[in-house]
Amino acid sequence: MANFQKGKVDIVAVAKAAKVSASTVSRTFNHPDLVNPATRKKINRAVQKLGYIRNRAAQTIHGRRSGTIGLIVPTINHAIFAEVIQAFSDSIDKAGFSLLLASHGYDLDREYAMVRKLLEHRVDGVALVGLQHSEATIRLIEQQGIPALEIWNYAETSVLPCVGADNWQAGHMAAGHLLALGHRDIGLIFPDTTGNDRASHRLSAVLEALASRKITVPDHRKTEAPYSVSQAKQATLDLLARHKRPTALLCGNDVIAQGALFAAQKLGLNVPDDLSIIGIGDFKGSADVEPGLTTIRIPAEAIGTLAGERFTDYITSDDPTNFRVCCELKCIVRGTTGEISTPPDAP
Amino acid sequence: MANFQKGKVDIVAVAKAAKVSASTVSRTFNHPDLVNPATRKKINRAVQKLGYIRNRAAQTIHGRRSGTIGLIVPTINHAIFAEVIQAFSDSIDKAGFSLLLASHGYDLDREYAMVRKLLEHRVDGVALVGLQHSEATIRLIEQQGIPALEIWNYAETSVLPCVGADNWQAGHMAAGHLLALGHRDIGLIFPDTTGNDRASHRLSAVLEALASRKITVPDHRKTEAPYSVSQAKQATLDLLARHKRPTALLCGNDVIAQGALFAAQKLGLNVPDDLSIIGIGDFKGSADVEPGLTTIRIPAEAIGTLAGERFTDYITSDDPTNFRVCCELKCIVRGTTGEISTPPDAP
DNA sequence: AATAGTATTGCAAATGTTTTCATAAAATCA
DNA sequence: TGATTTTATGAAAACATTTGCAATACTATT
Repeated sequence: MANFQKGKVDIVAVAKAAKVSASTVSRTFNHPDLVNPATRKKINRAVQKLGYIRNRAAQTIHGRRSGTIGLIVPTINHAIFAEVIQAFSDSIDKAGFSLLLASHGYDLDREYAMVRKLLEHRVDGVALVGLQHSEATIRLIEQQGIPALEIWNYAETSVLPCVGADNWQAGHMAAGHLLALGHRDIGLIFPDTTGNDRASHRLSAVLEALASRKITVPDHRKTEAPYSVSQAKQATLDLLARHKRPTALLCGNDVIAQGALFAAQKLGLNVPDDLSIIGIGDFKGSADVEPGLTTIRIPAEAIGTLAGERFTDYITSDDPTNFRVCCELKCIVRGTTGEISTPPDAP
Repeated sequence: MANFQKGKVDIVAVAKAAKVSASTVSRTFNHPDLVNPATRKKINRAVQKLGYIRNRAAQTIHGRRSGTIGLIVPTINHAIFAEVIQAFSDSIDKAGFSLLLASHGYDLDREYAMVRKLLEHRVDGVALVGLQHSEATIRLIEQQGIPALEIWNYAETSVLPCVGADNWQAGHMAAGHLLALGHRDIGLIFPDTTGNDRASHRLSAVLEALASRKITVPDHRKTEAPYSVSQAKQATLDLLARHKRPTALLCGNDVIAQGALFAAQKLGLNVPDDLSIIGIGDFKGSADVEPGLTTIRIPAEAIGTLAGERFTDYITSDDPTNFRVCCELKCIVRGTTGEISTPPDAP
């Protein structure tokens, strides 16, 4: 009803309606303690009546914070990241920030472009997924002196603050679980590791763990599959068709592992008796497949939440101090892995 | 290297470095044709050297567009919406816009708060999921005169422009498919429909379709389950345990249907011979379960892409004209539905 | 009652752009 | 060559805020 003045409701319109100066209105928002409660009430009434909404763009240009944080992910459309995004979003929202979201499709040049784009919007900080970025990106961040965060991965040596899990350890744990069950003949299904440090850390850890038991994985036991259930299913069918099948499959993540499971079921194999399968991630749904998927849990929600909290603290702090948070992994044993029937190294 | 001047690189610094006026620099960005190519080159060199990045906040305050679009979804952490968000994000990115994302957890009051928050950032438009919003939200949008869009659902009567699918029709198609296969004893598993017009439209369409064949669904054939595979699985187990089981299950969406499928498998039922299951949505993964899930495909990606395109057009157009786009549904028959063995109305 | 604080408010400058208007230089035309 | 149009640039105002400083009014202290 009271929407005359449509486009023209700024702080001075409010001031006029409340019969005070613009400064006082501004103060009511930013330093309420400095203004008389009675005046404050008058102003709030005027704000209500006119339907005034603060203009953060105008504050931003004043050196004040913009109240936005940028998050750049490889892809949104993935259980893996959707969960982190949600948690991060909720977390920064609590601290009064809004989320500017962008994705780059695993292309580090596009990541650079996205950082630039977000900087144009004067985000108060930018969070990136993973530890691998183009040199230009890092240079840009340093040059602009903008708070930045690496999320999802953890490494002691990270160039920026980071909150995440140690993917090397994840790979190590997965391999360790299979080895402990007696498996020696293990197939590996991983995504392409270029520009994807998560996958590459996991894979090298697995190979290392196996090597330390003097196990080498021949090429016909390795295959590549993207993060897609159906494509992983197909890749698994190919792998299993090729040779005498391994006793276990170690998959780069749970999406691939699910594909592998469906492939095994299609071939009429009994999981885990004929074939053990382990994933990494513990995505939503991994607990629900039949049998439940054994996996290494990466606490996506915890990472997102923690990252949001620590990052907003960092941004709003007067003298920000660097930080690195390593989130705990856990081996979740469900139904897709079992002891090998006749361990090859039995006496 | 050339990063002296850190915080202080604005348009006039560039102007000084290039020995021109600030106006000329501004023009180089916004109306390049109005400035001499030689000067343009000088300016670009200065931009490079100083690492200047345009300040969109400053443009925004000038009445220029902010270059951001707000998207408010019930939840990010869901195959359902992740796909739309991704497509929408990509689509508006192509038109030069950035995405401000917020979620409200199916709480319409929080949705209102989010719209307000985005308006503070002076988004150029705001897109909402669904057709059901609080009155305050609609009033706010109208009062502020901000371009708005309803996404995901379609209805001829929508108060705002919309791009989406007709959920009533989706429910109708799902019921139609089961009826065509001869099913008459059908169990329903739907989420809570309050504040969720998608679910409620689907459900009422199903009931209507059944009623038109003189079929009523008794209460013990209906159950509620949230959008979670594991909880749906549990709910299905309960439903199937209670009475003689129905010949088919119609689920509010694919997540629920997957839970139902796992439950059936756990009970040792043969799907589709003992029990047919149909979902709605056709999410990623629905094709991959064993057997593949029969479902009504809602083209999430197409909706997101189309919505992005139409909305940015709308926003950048001089005289925007309202629009409504209805995306096609399709019944995807896979392995979880089959003809009933002895149709009850057989001669 | 005079003084010293303190609480409250307004004025005006500053923020980083864009755009209108004016001006100067160059190009075109007669 | 002079008049006229076109092209290129700069000066300054405008945008919606915040904030330092100054002014005023009020309160407490002696």
